[in-house]
Amino acid sequence: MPEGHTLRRLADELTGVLAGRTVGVTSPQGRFAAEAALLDGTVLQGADSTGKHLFLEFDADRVVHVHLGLYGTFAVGSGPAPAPVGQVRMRLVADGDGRAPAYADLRGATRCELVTPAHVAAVVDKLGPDPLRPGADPAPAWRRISTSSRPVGELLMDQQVIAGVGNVYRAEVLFRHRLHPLRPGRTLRRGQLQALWQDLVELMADGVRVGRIDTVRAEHTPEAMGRPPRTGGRGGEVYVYRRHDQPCYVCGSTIRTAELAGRNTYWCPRCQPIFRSRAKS
DNA sequence: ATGACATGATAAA
DNA sequence: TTATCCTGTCATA
Repeated sequence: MPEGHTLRRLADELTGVLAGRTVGVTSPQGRFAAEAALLDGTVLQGADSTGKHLFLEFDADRVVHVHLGLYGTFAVGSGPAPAPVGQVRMRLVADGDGRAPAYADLRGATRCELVTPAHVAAVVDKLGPDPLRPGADPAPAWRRISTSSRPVGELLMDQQVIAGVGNVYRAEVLFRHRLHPLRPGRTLRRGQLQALWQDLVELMADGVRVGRIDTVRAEHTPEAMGRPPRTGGRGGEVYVYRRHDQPCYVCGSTIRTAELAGRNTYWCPRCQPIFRSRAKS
């Protein structure tokens, strides 16, 4: 479930529970064993994230660069660590230092490697602005989008354009701004881009707080509309993401889906017309 | 039980 | 463009 908000949340959680503590580092699965041995017994200074990248900062300029990919998980728990479940690539344990025992298990990550601060800088440098970073400057994103013929739905998935946006935020933010995913980037007006960015800043910050992606406005919540919640489980309230063949909450049209940038995207054909309205004066 | 699919990205073809 | 990583959830049986 990893878009940018998930990593930001994880970084905060890991910092809160493990920062400043001597941690035991192991790799029950074995694929991170050599690196784990090097880090074992050293102090975790803190964790940080940019886009979908997570960085665990240890003493002596050692950083673990983690990317969860599509189905990686990093489970943080309190109390003594349980017997490993599944393929635990990296396990962090803090115990016996007077504070509450805590552990964290990394599973299924697409990337987990020991790197240098210089490497971190290089990774971050390649990313576009992250709406979750305070003070992030959207200007580079605007430059790239406004000069590109690529579809805006594709540009939003490009981490070099904007970092941290994934398939849910892409579909949802385009719906909220009535933009068809196939609209070429260069057809957007500057004001539209500014509004899109500002919306991402608020939407994703909300995602960090709540721990899930909710994008429907007050008037379209299940309570407001008298409809059942989407899952009942976890999976926030959304307008179009994975709602193909179902009626749009705003206009009732049937939500459509198509592949874009290697992933399925979703949109409402009436709320998000492909052609710019040409109406008026 | 079993299988499809997924909030991602990269390497190979 | 396709395969892969190899977890977790949900639908179907």
